[in-house]
Amino acid sequence: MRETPIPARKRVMKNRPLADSDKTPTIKEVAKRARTSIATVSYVLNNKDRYLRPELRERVLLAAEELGYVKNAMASSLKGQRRGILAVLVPQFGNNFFTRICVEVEAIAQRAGFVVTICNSDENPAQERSILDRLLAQRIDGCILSPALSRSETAILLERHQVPCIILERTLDAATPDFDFVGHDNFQSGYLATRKLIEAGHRRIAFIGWDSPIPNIHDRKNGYLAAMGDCGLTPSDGWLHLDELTVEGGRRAAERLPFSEITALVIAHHHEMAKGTLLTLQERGISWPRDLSLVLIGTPEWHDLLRPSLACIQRPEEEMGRAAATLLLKKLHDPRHREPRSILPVTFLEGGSIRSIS
Amino acid sequence: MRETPIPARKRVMKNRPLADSDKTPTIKEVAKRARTSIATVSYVLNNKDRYLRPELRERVLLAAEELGYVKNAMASSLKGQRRGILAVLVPQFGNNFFTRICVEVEAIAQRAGFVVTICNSDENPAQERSILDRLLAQRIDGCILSPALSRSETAILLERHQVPCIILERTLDAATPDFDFVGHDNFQSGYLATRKLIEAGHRRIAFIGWDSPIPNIHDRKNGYLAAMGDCGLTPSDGWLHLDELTVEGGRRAAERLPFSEITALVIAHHHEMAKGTLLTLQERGISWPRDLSLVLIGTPEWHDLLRPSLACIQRPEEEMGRAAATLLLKKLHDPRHREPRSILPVTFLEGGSIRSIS
DNA sequence: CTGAAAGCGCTAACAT
DNA sequence: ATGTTAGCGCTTTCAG
Repeated sequence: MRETPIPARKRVMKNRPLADSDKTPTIKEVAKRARTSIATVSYVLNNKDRYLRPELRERVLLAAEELGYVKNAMASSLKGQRRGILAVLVPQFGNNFFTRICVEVEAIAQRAGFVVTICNSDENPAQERSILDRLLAQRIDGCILSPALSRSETAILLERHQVPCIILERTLDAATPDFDFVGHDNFQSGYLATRKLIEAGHRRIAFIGWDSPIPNIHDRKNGYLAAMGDCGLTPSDGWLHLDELTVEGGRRAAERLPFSEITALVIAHHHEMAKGTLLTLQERGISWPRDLSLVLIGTPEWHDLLRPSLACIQRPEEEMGRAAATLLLKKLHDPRHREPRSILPVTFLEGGSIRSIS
Repeated sequence: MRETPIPARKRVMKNRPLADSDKTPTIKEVAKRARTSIATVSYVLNNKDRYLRPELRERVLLAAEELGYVKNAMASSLKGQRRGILAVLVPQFGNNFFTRICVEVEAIAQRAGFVVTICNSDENPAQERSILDRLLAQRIDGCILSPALSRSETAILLERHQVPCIILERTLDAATPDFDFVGHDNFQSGYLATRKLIEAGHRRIAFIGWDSPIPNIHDRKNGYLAAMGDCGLTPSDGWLHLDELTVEGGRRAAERLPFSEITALVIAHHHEMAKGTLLTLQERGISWPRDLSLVLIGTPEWHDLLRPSLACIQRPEEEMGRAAATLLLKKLHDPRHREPRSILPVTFLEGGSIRSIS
């Protein structure tokens, strides 16, 4: 921890201090103002089922109101209450796919009375680790983790510290004990994309994907290969390219495609990479679906704005977010709660980027 | 608070318990293992400049390491240490504009040793309020707030509870004391967009924008009007439409445009609304820049993927995020620190959507 | 040089 | 029906 130490907030006199005091009031001051004990205040504010004279209850509530009392969550959590914080740790904050998931998680967590800490490991295991230390220090109630690597120390540490944890989208390798998991069907997305092109009469289909360290990402490629195989097709050399998940990576992969041989292309990642590929196609004057039929895995904002629009494989981001959040909440109620790995299906979204050549 | 109470995490025996115990170890256990006092452990772990025998120091470090000790941030913060949590409260989590800002804030906060809680008020003041209560309960160290309404109770409460706070992008009304502020120049974005169209020879320029409750959003419209005025132009009735910030709103506004009269259009919001407008143009066979020249305020992912590409006003999201985060960190060090409102300039991004009719 | 102990604000068992 | 009090895990003053 080489960070600059930051002193605790100083208590400076302000124009409009809180109530009479200059600091945010504690249960003790509420008790004083209500002329009762702190225990009573605690009972009232937590709505415990201890019987109290309604009049007293009222007095406490009023005092709290007047002082602008806000319970100190860390003091309660020291006494074994929940912290009220859930964490989501994702590898690509800027990626729509994860953003959509986070939005849902946040919404559900909010309704359950939590705040959500969203952290970005930026595909960097070291950073993931250092974030984890902070999350553990915060004693978060639970975590949704989409790991940067398949051999994730992070997940193991969460388990070790008994923090309920859901693994999101990316699978850990076999050495890692099995965690609760919510993801989408990568294999099916590759399979379905390819299948739709085959159904439109294509035989010479290329594939551009991410050269990822995460094993189940490669299921998209496997889905592509399987769909080809099921129809007796074999990709030639140079039809399949894996590269970085960046605009540049998408460009490089596109540059390498043998356009004279192929009639169709599966673009397996919608983020920056797909953008690079499409820009390259545009710049080289290769238009879809005339020169090349396309299916994209993922639904970027622009999928239906491009002309012709893109045929896409839609992943259930919202549903994934809800599933992960709901499962996590269940585990908070009962840490032993387990559910089978939930691998959500994808759907095909029609678009104008497939030319039928049957 | 009608949320279901959730019990604190139960302590269940696990396959691989933490060290010898079944719970995450405390400073006390580290002290025991290092055969010293908790005070010494605290001094060592916080690297305070109390002199200790190197051997003792080593022993403590080793014990902590072996036990997998992680400091409990809430216990320390009870003793007046900083909390380690910053909050960002935005009104539209799904909007790229805010996402890009959040990414930067998160990155900077991370480097300073904080975790970031990102909350979405969804343009809903009541929700904003209930989130605020939770953030106050967490005793967050600081907050970056982009309020859902211009008369923001939220900001006032933060001030009242002496939480350092930066207002982001949206201005509060005059009744609210002046807060530290980071935003972009809405007026200039409207002005520049319009100006560029005028320079290309356009005179009959329409404007589509958001019918927002936030005052400074309307500066975009004012910029448009000023640019027109400066060139002796007056928008006719029906050239200016404000509507909801949704795909539907963008469609409705577009439907109302008098296409036979106008030659150019400023689309003042890049989010869903712009998408609605563009979809409507496409569906009605109005192509840019042939039938209509376009300038868009904002740079959605797709601005350079569309053909022709869109001319845009680029807002400095990354810079805004960095500015807000940096300013907030400064205020943590010195709560009295003030800086003049920082209103960052926008830039024009060339695109193929402007036809020169000079 | 190091340790004991007083609290930070809260909850809940244990008095009364 | 309500109040007293013992901690939760930590930091820091004060005493050895």
